[in-house]
Amino acid sequence: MEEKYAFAEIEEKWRRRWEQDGLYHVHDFSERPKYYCLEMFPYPSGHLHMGHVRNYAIGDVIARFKTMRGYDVLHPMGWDAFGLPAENAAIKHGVPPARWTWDNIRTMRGQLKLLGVSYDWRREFATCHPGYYRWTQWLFLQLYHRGLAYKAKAPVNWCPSCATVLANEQVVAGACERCKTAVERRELEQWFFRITAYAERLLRDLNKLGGWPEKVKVMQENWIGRSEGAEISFPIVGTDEQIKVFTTRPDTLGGVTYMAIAPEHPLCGRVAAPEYRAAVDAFVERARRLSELERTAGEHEKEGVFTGAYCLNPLNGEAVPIFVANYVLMEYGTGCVMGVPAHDQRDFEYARKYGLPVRVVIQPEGEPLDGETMAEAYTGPGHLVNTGEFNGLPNVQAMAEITAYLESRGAARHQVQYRLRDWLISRQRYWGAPIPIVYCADCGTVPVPESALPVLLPEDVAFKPTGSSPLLDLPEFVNTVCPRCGRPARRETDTMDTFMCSSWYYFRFTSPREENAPWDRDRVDRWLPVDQYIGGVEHAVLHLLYSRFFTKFLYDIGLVGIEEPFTNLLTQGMVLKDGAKMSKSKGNVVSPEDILARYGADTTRLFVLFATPPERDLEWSDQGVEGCYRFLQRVWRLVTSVLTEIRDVPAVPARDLVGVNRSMRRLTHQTVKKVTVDIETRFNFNTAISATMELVNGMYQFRDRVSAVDRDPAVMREAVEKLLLLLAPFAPFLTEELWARLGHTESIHKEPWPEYDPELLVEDQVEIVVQINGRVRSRMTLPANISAAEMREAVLEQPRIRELVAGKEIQKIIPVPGKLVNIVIR
RNA sequence: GCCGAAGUGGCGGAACUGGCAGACGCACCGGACUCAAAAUCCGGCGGGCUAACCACCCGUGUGGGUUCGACUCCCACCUUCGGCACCA
Repeated sequence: MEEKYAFAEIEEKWRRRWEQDGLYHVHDFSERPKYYCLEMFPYPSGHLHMGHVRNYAIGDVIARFKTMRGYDVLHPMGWDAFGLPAENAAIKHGVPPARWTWDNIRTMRGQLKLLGVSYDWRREFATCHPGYYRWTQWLFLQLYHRGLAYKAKAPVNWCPSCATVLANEQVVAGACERCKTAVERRELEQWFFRITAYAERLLRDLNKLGGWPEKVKVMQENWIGRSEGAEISFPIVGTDEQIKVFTTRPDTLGGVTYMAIAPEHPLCGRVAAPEYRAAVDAFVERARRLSELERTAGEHEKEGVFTGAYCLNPLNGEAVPIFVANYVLMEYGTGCVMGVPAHDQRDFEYARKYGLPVRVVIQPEGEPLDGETMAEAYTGPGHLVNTGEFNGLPNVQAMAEITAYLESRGAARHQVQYRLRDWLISRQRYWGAPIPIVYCADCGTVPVPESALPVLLPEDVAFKPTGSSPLLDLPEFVNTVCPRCGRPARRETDTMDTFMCSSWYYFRFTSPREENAPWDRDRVDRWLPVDQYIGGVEHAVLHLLYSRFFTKFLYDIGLVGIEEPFTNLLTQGMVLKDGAKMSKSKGNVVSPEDILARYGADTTRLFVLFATPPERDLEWSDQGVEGCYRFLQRVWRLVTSVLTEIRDVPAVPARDLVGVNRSMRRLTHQTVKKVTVDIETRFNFNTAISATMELVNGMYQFRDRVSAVDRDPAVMREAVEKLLLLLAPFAPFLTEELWARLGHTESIHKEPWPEYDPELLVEDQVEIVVQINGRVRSRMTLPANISAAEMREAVLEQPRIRELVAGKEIQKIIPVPGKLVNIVIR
């Protein structure tokens, strides 16, 4: 009686065994080359979803493959454990966030173990543990001491639903990235990290990231948004003040016909002439009341009012009317723009609406532009006109010359402007790492000394449904003494953005229990940078940008020796069901628990890897899972059925085999090559798996269609062993079980990756295609090593071809050795 | 609007550097086994034409081009998805 593939018992057995033996423990120092394989660690939301399964299955194949390839592979897992859902659960169900979080971690850890991912669990940590966040706070202090963490009053993004502020990166199309609520603009005093100080390096070093997808680099490039131009000063008539503008087009300065300032600009209040004051105030009031969403979503009708004031164009001395206009953003540049209607589409629209002059200063080749009649702004190249001594210059040259001219008179300077803003890291929430700062009536803002870290987050707290942080009402937390003067002082009650916690976790995995420093330098030097990082593309400008910033900062202060944390990045696609992202609200969620219970880990892993290449979206298919399950059963039946036949033979067939034994060997070795290349060079696990399926199909034929006398058991043994080794990274449990049944006493996961013999790959006969005028007309089998000339001859002798060519003039014959011959006739 | 990616059977997807389009899997159809079913095994499976799985024709989003030969390269366009969105 055939024994069934009992995945549940097999998987449980090996899970225990591996854990007992510490099979996946990796040591920090050895002679072998290192490989750091990291998947983005999850937020412990409660249960693993299919996106996690896919992410971790991909990482595990890479880690296991590299291990078999002879590397020491660091493959750790942990928990991004601070965050809002824990707090919401506390408010809703009365469960303390810490308990909720730790419970979730326990569940999800169990699920990851079920999946059979080869983590070194000794290195696990959670960012909400004081042993970790102590160092998060410590890193905050390092930034603070170097002037890169600062508190400032600024207009910030406020999410009313989450009851906290958000960083720019966390606002998507005017709405909260987490909960999709429209964010509001508020003027608050908040903590920032000066990521803008690294803008240039973050941009420049994108070039070093050859192993990153172009898509992600472009997103970061756009996010940083570098533009080069000039800052130009326009003196305001009748005052000592100046209006500064940033422009990328100093060449169009002569075409300025008005000046526009943002409604939030402090100048609005000062500059307006008395008789215009009321109108200006009313306009400013109205513009400010618009929500961020209304102001930014979609193109808006451009509106503005005249202030009654004028400034002087530093190039030609003309008086230019000053407007307040709703399309000018306070946050970018200086909050003021010079209006050049002829050469900027926005200015053009505004000028037409308010009847302002349109003066052409850049004249393209061909038909001349006319400010009176043009239908849209001209933004292309040309020669200068209406610009005095600069007339006739090509505009690109004029940019530099006009800037230089003004610079010499103190009216301008060359300027590089970024779209990137500083990273707002304060959160008005409880479940995060407290910001280690104390406010003293006498000493002001005082950092907590490093020796006093961690500033512990109190866990015995009461939650209010308002969402306001319970820390505010906790005198024993808030009230403290000033570290500097010892007098009573008040603690900062805001906590840090959780993206801060995840900006350095990949260093911590190298030495997770280190108590005297955030990490052990030797270990960081040994393991970093991460060789392969795997996760969702949604972090393109969040986590991935922040982590790059952190790494550069840490490099600058000498704590790490690398400037970029992630050498290669793989952004995996989403898991879809019925064409849409799985979500509770759509009711199209497939739970990993169910699938694991029904089919086991090996099948689950195999399916998410086989369905599509990693970077593409994956459409869930129950039937596809079924198919993978069938395949593994097929492997099981095949191997168990030949076990007695091959048990006592070595897997080293003779070299001079012929016929079926030779073909079987060829297929085996071809498969080894294909799988190796598919994994190694492009992570195409789907085609790697399909190659093993073909091998299995071939092995079935070898078993069933070749009589036992003609079959060399060593050939079968070799095929079985190589098959199991090739499948080991994908289906670690099944292959381990069958490996043991073959009589091996060491784990298959300690075996080296199989080799192939190039000599065995060569076919002696190949089928070639015969084309006439590029269309397939015939096929024939020829010796593989035949020369081009011989091929020509052989083809022309073929009766069918002779027939087709008869009476035609042969113009040309193109032989492609080993593939085809194309005959061109007329 | 700008930037980026992708369009291949009924479906997921293959096709290395320009050389047999549709590997592998799913679904479906037929057969074997079975009292029957499931499972398993074997075979078929882009469309048209046809008595014919002889041959021929069409076929990788659309239209053009380069080439002996194009899913692959070039030009133009269409569609879908993702990112940014008054950034001066």
